[in-house]
Amino acid sequence: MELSEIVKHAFEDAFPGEDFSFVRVVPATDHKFGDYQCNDALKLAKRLGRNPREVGGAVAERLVKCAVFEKAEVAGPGFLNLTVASDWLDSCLIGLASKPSCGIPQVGIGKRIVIDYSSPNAAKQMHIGHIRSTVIGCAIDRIFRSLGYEVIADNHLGDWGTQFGILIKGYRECLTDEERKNLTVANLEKCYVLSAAKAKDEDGLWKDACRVELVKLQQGDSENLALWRRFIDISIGEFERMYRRLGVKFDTYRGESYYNKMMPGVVDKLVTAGLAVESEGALVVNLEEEKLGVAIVRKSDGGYNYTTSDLACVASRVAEYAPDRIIYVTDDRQQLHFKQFFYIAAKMGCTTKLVHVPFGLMSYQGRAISTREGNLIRLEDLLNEAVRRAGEIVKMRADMDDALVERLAEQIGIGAVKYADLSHDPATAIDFNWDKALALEGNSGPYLQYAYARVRSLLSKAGWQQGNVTVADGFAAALAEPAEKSLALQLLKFPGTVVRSAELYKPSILADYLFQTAQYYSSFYQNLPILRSDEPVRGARIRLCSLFGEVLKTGLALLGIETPEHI
RNA sequence: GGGAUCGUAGCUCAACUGGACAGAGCGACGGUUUCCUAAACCGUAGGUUCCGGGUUCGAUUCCCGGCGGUCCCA
Repeated sequence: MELSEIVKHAFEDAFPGEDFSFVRVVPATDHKFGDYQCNDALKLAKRLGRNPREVGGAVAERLVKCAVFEKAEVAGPGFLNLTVASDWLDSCLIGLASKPSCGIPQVGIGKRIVIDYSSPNAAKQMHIGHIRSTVIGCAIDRIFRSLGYEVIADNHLGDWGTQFGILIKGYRECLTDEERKNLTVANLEKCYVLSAAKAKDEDGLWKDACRVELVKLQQGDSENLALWRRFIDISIGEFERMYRRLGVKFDTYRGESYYNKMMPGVVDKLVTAGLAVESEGALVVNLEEEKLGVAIVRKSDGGYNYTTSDLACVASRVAEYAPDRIIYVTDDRQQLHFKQFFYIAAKMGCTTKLVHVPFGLMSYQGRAISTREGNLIRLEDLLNEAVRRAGEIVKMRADMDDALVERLAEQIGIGAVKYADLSHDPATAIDFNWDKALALEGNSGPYLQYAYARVRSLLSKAGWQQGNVTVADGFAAALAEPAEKSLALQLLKFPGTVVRSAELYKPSILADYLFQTAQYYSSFYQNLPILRSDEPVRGARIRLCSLFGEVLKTGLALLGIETPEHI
């Protein structure tokens, strides 16, 4: 039985007739207080108008009689400090070790989630500003899958709009034959910049020509459509190269263009429902009463806005997948937009839970990242530099053949970049900094990978292989020292941490937990003998190491960070 | 002008949704390798949690009012 349940029963026994759904047991904030604590006697005392220490005392009295607790006492104003019996702890650890995926509860079985993330603009190279949506989205994706949810990862590419008129015109007139033949995203970007610059010319001829190309494309002109298709394919090809390096995989690439033909229908429905009204030639949904301003659904020139396209997108996803939830991972500038469109979607009868996970925009040198600011760092350059730096250190440490060095450097460098982002709460804005993004020491990806490699090395020296020693032999002999007991208690928190991380859409909670866990392990490893200790302590400590390794590997996999067996 | 969001050690960030003495990393200072991988470990220094009120046994957390940064809308 869960600890919270046991304590809840004690409350019920001591104070019959009250509601105790609020009672919960949490890990002790400090090990000197015991293993776990419960602060809810204070809440109950307030409700009953009684002395909190007396209330706590009545509960503690019942808890000490229970075999689970070695100690249960009231401290301070009325905290319940709980120390669990080592038998009980041992059985929890055995339970954790014998469950698949380190005991992550399968709460999502039978539920489906669509998650929309990364979503770069086609015909542009990915840059460091794309890391956050991609990496945070990927982690949330993996976390929900681990909980048993069926997840559809969709990349909502920016693949439609005025830029394609500029691109098509530029493609025809700003590129050499050679460039047209070996078309790359870099070339597309270049031709866009040249063409856009010409469109700003005063006579406006170029600009008009771009518009003509755009209209032809929108009307389905086969030549322009084929060009557009080619631009998109080349873009996706290049994005996928990045995604492969980052360990990101999408189930679908449905860009804005996919929903294009559904827009008029959406607008019709909004008008029929009486939500959208004419205003200065445009069609708008007035949300002033909800303090959400005004959402334009069709501009005065007849073009559609994101609100319309996102409404079409929701309708399409609901019809196709009937998901329980749709999660959008975008930067926090779009918060108003999401509030508007969620509100309208609900008004239109959408009952699917829509969630926006906003993250702080990444800046560089204190300014927003953009071509105009001239502070754009290509994602590929960042990854290459990360791998280069990791490679230098790998080479210094050991004699390995080049292929192995290269592979390790890739795993470590990319791990560093991903962890640097994931270890922050998504809500915080990040100002990009080479040294921080590529940190290899302290609270960093490589610290965790290193801890994993060390535990694997130790286990292999111990002759440990999966399944050759039964976990039923237990951990009881490895709970006496504070350093090992702390690690054991920390490992038991893993399933709950994954759940909380998912509930709050914050991979940072998991990242933080894994770092703390690795710190407990490093301290344990450094200060207590493992292989050199005597049985039965030796076996129990080895089992504890193995459990740590499994938790770390599982957790890092949820963050999309690889765990090399040897560094 | 309206709204969102953030403000915590020199720097970068945590703090399990209101709990005990606010914790980590980096940086600084000092210590630990004939010993299971030193990308590590151990220790020291560093705080009026932006300011002022309020709610309560208890506030970094919740409420109100300022100040400052960033962003969105008009």
